[in-house]
Amino acid sequence: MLKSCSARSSAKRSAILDAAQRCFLEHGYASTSMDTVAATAAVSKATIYAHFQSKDQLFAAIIHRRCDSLACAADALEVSEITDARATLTTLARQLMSMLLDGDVLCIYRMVVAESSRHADLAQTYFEAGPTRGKQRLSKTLDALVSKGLLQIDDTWLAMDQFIGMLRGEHFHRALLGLPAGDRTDLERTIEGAVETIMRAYAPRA
Amino acid sequence: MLKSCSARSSAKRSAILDAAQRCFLEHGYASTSMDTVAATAAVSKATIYAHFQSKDQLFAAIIHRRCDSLACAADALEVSEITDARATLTTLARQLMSMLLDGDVLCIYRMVVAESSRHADLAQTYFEAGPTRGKQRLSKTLDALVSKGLLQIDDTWLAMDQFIGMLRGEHFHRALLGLPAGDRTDLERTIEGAVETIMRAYAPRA
DNA sequence: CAAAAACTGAACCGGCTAGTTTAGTTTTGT
DNA sequence: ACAAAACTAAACTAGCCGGTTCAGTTTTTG
Repeated sequence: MLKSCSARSSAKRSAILDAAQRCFLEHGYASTSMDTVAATAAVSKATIYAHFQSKDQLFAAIIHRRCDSLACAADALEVSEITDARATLTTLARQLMSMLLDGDVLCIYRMVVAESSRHADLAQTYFEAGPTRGKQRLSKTLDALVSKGLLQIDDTWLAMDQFIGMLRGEHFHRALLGLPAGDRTDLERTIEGAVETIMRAYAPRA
Repeated sequence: MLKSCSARSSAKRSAILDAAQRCFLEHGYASTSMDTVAATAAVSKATIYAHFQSKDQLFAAIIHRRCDSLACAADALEVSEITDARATLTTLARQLMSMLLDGDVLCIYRMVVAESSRHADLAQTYFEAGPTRGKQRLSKTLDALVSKGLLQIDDTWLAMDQFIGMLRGEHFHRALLGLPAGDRTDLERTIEGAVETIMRAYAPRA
């Protein structure tokens, strides 16, 4: 089997990944030097290159790792009891919103966007681990609502896309660009609005 | 008045802006050197620095210029005859979609996102010239639909945000990350879906 | 035509960066 | 205890880039 070398070795590896992640998220890929990563990780630069072939591969390793946790977060999106469509959608919306507006999630998204032309494969990986997987997970909740007769939706994938799209709206847009965000009231109105619109558009016909 | 110096001077200035824009859009800000810009513009590097104080300011000049044209494009969004809500929304959606998915528009958006932490002011300028101005323009069309009794909307700004959000959805997302886009049928379904959802959610009560 | 303004091309500076090397130290496994 | 594996610190290579300078040329302007 591919043993993970010594305990020390893998500890250093983790330290490097942690440090690099922090540096990249804080200052971006291009603006982070390998010396900075080494210093932050309290590790010699030679050790970094013993673990990772290049800066690019270190970047890739971090994105992949973040994608794993993104996927986990996506899988965790769930509503325990489904008895009321409005309540379920609202819970879903709140979970999604706090996830979308999370600082680190925004940072990684920014980086993937910025580097997408140079790291097309990473963009693909990210997209599948994050948005796609999340949407799949959430679509199931919509399916559950449909099968209980609480909503009437032909294409739950499309509906989910619409729901997420409405939630992102201006808030996400501003956050992504680092502009001053609206207050909590504003955010709440966005959530309520999206829920209300979905409710009306997909209400079961009487 | 602030004369634009000699004709030659302003010609060179334009050449520099054009070349820099092409370089930046193609390879990104960080990956474009001033020597490359000079070579592309067929101009000496000293001339560039005679017109622009730094690479940053050259970048800013380009973004501002693009914002002007973005604003114009936003102002051009319009529906001539408003007699039918569905038709109006569909026209609007098609205009918006082709604008959002335009290659250059995507490129500039990617750059603004990438540089937003280092050029917060530019992000602000961009946001106001593009998304905000466009939304204002489009909200008016919604207002017109409301005043004709074709739709019933309390908050047209919110409704517009929702409409745009639904349109962006997966298509825009994939395009932004440079991933293979869905086909035209897919796109058409997104448009129809968004229109349909708005129609249902904001239909005038009988 | 002559002075002023604008441009050229190439050399140059200072600084930063990815990645390597080396010689020596610490840790690990047996 | 001892050899192999992992790590360190620091120097080093080689290259790129933003920005400046300068001596000389072209263009504009009056």
